[in-house]
Amino acid sequence: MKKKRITLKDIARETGVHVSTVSRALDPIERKSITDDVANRIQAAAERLGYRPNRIAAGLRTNRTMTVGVMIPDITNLVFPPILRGIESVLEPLGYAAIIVNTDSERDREVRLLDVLRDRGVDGIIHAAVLRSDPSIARAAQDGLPVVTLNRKVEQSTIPSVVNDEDAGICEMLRHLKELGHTRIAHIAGPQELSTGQLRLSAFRKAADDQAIEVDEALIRVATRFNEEDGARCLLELLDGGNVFTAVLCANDRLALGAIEALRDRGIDCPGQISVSGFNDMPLLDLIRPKLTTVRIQQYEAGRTAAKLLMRLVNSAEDDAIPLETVLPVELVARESTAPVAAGGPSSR
Amino acid sequence: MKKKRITLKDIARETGVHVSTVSRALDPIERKSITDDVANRIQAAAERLGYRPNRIAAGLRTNRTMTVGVMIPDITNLVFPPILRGIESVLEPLGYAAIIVNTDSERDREVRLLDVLRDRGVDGIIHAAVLRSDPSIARAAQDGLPVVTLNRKVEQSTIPSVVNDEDAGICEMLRHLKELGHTRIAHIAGPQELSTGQLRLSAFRKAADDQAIEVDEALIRVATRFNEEDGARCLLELLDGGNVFTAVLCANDRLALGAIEALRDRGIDCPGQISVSGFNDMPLLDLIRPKLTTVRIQQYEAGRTAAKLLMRLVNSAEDDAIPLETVLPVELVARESTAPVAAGGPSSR
DNA sequence: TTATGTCATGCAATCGATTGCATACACGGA
DNA sequence: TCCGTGTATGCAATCGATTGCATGACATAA
Repeated sequence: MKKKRITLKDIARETGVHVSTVSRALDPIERKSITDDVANRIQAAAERLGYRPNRIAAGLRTNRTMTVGVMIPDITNLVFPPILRGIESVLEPLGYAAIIVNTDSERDREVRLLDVLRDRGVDGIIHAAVLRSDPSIARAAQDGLPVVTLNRKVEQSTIPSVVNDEDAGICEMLRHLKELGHTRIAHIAGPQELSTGQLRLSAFRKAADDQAIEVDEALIRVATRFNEEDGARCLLELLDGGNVFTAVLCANDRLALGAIEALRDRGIDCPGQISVSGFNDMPLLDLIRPKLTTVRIQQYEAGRTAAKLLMRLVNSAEDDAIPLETVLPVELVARESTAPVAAGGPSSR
Repeated sequence: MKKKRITLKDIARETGVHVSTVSRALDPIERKSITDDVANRIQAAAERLGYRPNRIAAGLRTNRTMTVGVMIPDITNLVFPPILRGIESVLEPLGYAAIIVNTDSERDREVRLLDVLRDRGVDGIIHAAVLRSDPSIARAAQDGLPVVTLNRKVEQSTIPSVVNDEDAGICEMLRHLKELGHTRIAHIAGPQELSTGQLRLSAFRKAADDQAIEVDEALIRVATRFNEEDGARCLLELLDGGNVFTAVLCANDRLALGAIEALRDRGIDCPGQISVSGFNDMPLLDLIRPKLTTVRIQQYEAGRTAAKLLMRLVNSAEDDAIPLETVLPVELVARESTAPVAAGGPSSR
């Protein structure tokens, strides 16, 4: 039942030429070194027989698989699907396919999955997992495997990276809150072992400093995970700590959504009494009330950019200067969850 | 700079044996045919040199790539990431990796991407794209490529499929609404060129019939896409058509969310005046008010089941009887968007 | 001691495409 | 007619691992 695969040899037999001639006739670049007549006959035979090149065999010889690896923490995290579509939008037209693996941000999984990719001979890797410092990926890059990182830099390496301008996003959000009259601004930070968590917290500190906003350490809570539960927990801790604040800048949307839920449970109005802001502008956000003020990150574009960079690395001439860092702009999206500070000004609760 | 890859030949030279001996020593099954002493020396050398098998070369010889293809319509659709994690949870421990492609439900893309997968010599395909009837995937299966479909069956084929019990879900939801006193129940159906859209509409008709609920064709609107805009549009058409109804059973959650938004815009209370139900139980649903009553589908489990089936196909003994259809149970999740019909009973608007 | 059997290991073909080099043929000029 | 040049095509090695078969060593039994 199993239909036999058509190979170059079959076409060679059919057209009475040598396999190498067939190989050349079917290669758009080499084709010109073959008589048109012969090349056409070969082409016709290939189509008639339904020839499909065996990339495995070609890959063994050429050391190119036309496949790249993509490492992300978790595909169920809403930010990643658009990134993947962005990557695919670049790779697919060029004939590349992607093997996607989820690291769950675990070091040993990451190491193991990196081997999974290397064993399959991927031509390059886009690494969007957010563990800080990572010797294995750096080693892979040193071994000559093209690597691009997304949303995080590997310290002291020459691995090109694509990052969103998170600093600017935090800064703009802080300015937005300040302009609404807020002065007592809390921050629910993300996990500090993730680079986004760490980055946004330090950006918050720096932006506050720049804008002469006092940073009360009591108003900073660090979440252990980027989810609603932890956002709610942190907000309740802020409230129960007897702190005075009129706005909460959260390190991502899910923390913000959890915070808003916690406020609702306590009967505190958002944005009437307390403003809340998020980060990422994840999908479906405009279905949730109040609509969340957040910072939009160009996920799709980031994926595209990373993929284009990788393609340049993979096919690079020696003299092609690859930018080491590409920063993509972000955009503040003011919706309903932030509002001018209430008339009476901040009061203790 | 580029470090040379370690091959069997390197280990053979190092240990003074033939490559075939090395190959056998490193194969857990063949290992027993080798003297322990030699096998250990080889093992040690392999580890010392950091040997990693070249799956490309092995694949050429054995025609196994330890890679499978996964075809889905669109990874940014929330139902698919959990399915992929389910698939991965089965494949990864067995040493398989997945190449994921998005078809966007377009026939020519689907055909092209199928070739992308076949060219890379995938050992099998999990097909979760929902176009009805599809000659190319059937042909692939006939050529001997193991294929499993998810959430849709290819007509008149022997391709094993995994489906969720959508009929039962629709039926239960209808019973739920009936028990709340609703008799005039509208249906916002999904696109009829997608199998889920079609399936759920016919399930609705059948369930209504079984439960002696009158089906008013004027109360059935067919959306052209599974999104909020179309849900809203369909609901407004229902309202503006001067129809009388107290509940809307929607073919998926996004249509339902759009419908609820449209109701809100019109100042109609949900569930006070009109109940709305969804389908799928997508993530983040409990953040949206009113919390949507819906049917929970086991996405992760469906992915696992499909992957397990595929693994059986790939490694099947001839006499292994593969179930042609696996139906997974669904679960009604009653939340806040459905309520008893208002006291006065249905009234025209 | 020889025959027989067993088991470990080596040999070489194979998978399918690519590619540097060799060869053969055509054509033009002297 | 002969040589030179160019170009179309063939030849064969190669990529790295797998595997059927051959071989050789050693042991046991006759």
